[in-house]
Amino acid sequence: MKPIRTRFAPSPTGFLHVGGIRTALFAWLVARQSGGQFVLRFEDTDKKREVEGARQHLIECLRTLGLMYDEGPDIGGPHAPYVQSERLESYKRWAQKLIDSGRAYADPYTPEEVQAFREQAQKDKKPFLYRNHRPETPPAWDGTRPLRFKSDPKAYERHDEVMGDLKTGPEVVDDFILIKSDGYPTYNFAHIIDDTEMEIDLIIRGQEFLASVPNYLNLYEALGLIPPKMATMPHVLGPDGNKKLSKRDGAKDVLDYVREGFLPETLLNFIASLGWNDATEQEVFSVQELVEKFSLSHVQKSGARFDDKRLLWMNGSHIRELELDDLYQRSAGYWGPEAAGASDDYKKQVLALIQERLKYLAEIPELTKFFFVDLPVNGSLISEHKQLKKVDQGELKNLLQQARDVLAESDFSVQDLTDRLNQLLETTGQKPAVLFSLVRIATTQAPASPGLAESLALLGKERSLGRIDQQLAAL
RNA sequence: GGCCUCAUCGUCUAACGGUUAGGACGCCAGGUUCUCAUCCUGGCAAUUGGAGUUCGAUUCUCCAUGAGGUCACCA
Repeated sequence: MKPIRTRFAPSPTGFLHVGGIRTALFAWLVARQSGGQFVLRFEDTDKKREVEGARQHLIECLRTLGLMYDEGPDIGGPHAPYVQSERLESYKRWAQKLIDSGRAYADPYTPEEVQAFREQAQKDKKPFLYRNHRPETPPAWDGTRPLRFKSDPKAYERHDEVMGDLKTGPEVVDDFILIKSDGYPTYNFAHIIDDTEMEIDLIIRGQEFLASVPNYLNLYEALGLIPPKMATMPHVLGPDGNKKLSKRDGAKDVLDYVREGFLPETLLNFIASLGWNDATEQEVFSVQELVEKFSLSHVQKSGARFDDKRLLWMNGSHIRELELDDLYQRSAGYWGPEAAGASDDYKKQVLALIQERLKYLAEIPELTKFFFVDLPVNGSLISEHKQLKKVDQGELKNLLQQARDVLAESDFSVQDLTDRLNQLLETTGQKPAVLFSLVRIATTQAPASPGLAESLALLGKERSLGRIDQQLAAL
């Protein structure tokens, strides 16, 4: 496989959501898989839309997810700078070539005049084409007016790595703006220059650019350049499935998911599987497997909806596959205040017990609280228990007292606890659903907890017996 | 409105033109000596509609319908 250079070129206008990440992920996967490079570039040519802190956020996002780029604004590279606003000289140079060859001209109209053309076209129910108003003798370009591309409309047949073979007629090619009156280039112009100069082999981007590609092809021709390969990603849709995922519709910052304790590898797996699969029945992929197995040719052409439930399941799945030490390291920062004084060793053992029921790290506190503090007796746990509520209080007290006596003899190893509790089952003739539930509730005061013997062993003898006494007193 | 793209269970998806249309999430029902979870078993659930090509269409063609994108001095 030939090394492929790809890029992710966001504009710093806000946080990165799932759709944006997916574009970045696929570009990263292709680069990694082929032994090529992944380039980060900021497209900041619209100063009005720029959002403070967005650059840092984008970088943090990619780093957190492990989508490390080989060249970029903050780390440099052979084609620096990787920020469009710092590459104006380049755009000017290429623009001049177009002017010299008669393929670019100054736009003589005011914005209002252009707007009037546009509205007229709309009224006539026709698409707006600037070139229908192309001036015969445009003024010399002095930098105060927009510079437009003089297009050479023609039909195109092209191949898209995801969408397949595409055809368009000449009617979609128009004289678009290359350089705005503020001196900054448009995306349409700048990205072509940058991708050329940065030797990008494959452009992966969202569907919103699909309709503009014929314009780009026309410009490549005018510049005498060979266009790179292109892959167009379908949009990730919001939960309603009717529009592309956007911040307004509640699309979350990807870092918010990380903060809630979704693992980076889950996020990558999930986002990749939104529109891609390897044609087998495998659902859960490690990052390494994604790198090995990813293929643009298996990317779905239609948009995909974001399903939180599936994400939750997948995260649990990845969590279960983690080594305990690894999981423990990642759990730092998620423990509740009640765990503050606990030793690493103890917390690690707690974690081992809840690993298989953990869906995301932020739920660690509620799942583990009773391992660290004695909770007050909660009578409803018994009164609403479907087995225990049928047994009268005296009998419960009697049973719990017997359990206490038996446990007092135990060394509190898991094995010994299991043996003694089983024995008690026989001597009392009780069902596990009654006896074990009773002891479990007494010692945890929680609606749910890990296995009884394991929990007791970890809590220890003193604490367990103390809690039983507390429950006995309340009965 | 023009142009472009897309269309399989509720959701994510699989199926050289030949399968009882498969898997996963979720949901439901069971099982794994207690709860929750894990794990296992089973169940419900889909080819947008209509023509055509073919011995045979989820698959190829056309039309319709629906959805999305685009027609910016935004990317």
